[in-house]
Amino acid sequence: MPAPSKRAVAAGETRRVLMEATAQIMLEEGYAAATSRRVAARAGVKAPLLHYHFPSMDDLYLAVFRRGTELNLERLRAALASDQPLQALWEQTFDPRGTRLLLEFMALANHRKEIRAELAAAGERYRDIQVTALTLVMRQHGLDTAAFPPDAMSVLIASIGRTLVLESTLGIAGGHASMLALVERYLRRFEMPPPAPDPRPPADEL
Amino acid sequence: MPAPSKRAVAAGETRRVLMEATAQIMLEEGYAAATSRRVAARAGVKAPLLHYHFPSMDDLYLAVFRRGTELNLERLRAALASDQPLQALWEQTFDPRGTRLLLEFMALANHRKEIRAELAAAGERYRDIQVTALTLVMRQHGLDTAAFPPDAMSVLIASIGRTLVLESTLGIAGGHASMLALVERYLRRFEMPPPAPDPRPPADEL
DNA sequence: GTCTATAGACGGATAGAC
DNA sequence: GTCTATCCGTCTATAGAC
Repeated sequence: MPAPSKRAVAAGETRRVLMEATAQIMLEEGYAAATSRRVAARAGVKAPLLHYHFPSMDDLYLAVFRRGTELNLERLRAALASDQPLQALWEQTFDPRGTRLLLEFMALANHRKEIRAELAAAGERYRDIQVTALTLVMRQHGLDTAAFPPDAMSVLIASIGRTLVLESTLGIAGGHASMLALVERYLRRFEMPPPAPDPRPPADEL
Repeated sequence: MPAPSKRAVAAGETRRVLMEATAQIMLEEGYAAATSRRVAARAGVKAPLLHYHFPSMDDLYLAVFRRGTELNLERLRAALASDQPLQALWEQTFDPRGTRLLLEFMALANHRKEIRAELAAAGERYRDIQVTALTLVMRQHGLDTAAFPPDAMSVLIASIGRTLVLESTLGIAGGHASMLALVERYLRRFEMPPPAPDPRPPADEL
């Protein structure tokens, strides 16, 4: 394999920086603020260069989403292969960055069919993997997978994680402590945890 | 009380039409599409008239949100006062229109502090009312409110409802049928018969 | 690959007539 | 209350030099 040329390296680097800037702006100010000019400025380049790498803004958004999906799938597989799959799965689901980005992409998907299709495909793949792993874990613990189907449990975990993250971003806290305690009770019941790492980041002041 | 003048009637009517158009466009194409020109066109008026009634676009967005919140709170109170409070609560939570609008407002709140504060306040009020009602219902059915705190149950119901609606909007369906069946099983269990005096060891299995 | 310059569309908002 | 006309800003995207 020939070493990539300097140009190719620079191209890859610029692309990466542009994608990172986009995600960051989306998180801080919403997708509507991730304009070509502002993304370029944050990435330290001029706007036309952005269009050189990503002909349209949709191309950029899609690239950002795909990259994020890849990383998340890798993390998911690692989590499910760990010795505390449920705990690891929960921590990933409860991750603020991913959830908030997802919110932005869902809003974007509202008027961009291509992005919606991408979101749907990623969501289904994600769920499939979780269901496979959950089925295994639940059987190992002798849980009734007929009464509590693993696919429903996957929906449930995702639901709770997203809600807690999104609401606390807004500043809603009612019921969160109780809900979290309940989740942790079940995690502990199904999996004895190591020294509890604190999964809760401060989560305010966007 | 004096009859409102024709002007006042017309003013109220125009405001209403503008707010409806805004909500409709938000639902169909996302908040970014709800621009002054497009909202005015859909409402059948010219753009400057919009600014007469709502000096800034934020004023309009806030008015739309407040109106929606009022209607939802009325619906919630009616639901909780019905003879099937859990069922009614679930149906409202599972309502697509409200949930999708909420998504748009959450995205909007990402870069508008005023809207975020409004969302947070409405969310907390909403939850408080639910918790009060849930506490009552659960006690009537002899459920263990220490093991399953009503405020956590409120978070849980909202979480599941929102996820099912948002995911199916995107076209994600995996696990939804199972999740829905599970929810309905619990609704039926808690709301079928009136309080039975014999104490049974219920539902410690999730 | 990266830049300057600029075209062309659309946005929020105001002035002022009716 | 509602309109026409208009200012001025920002946006996406392209042309063409380096």
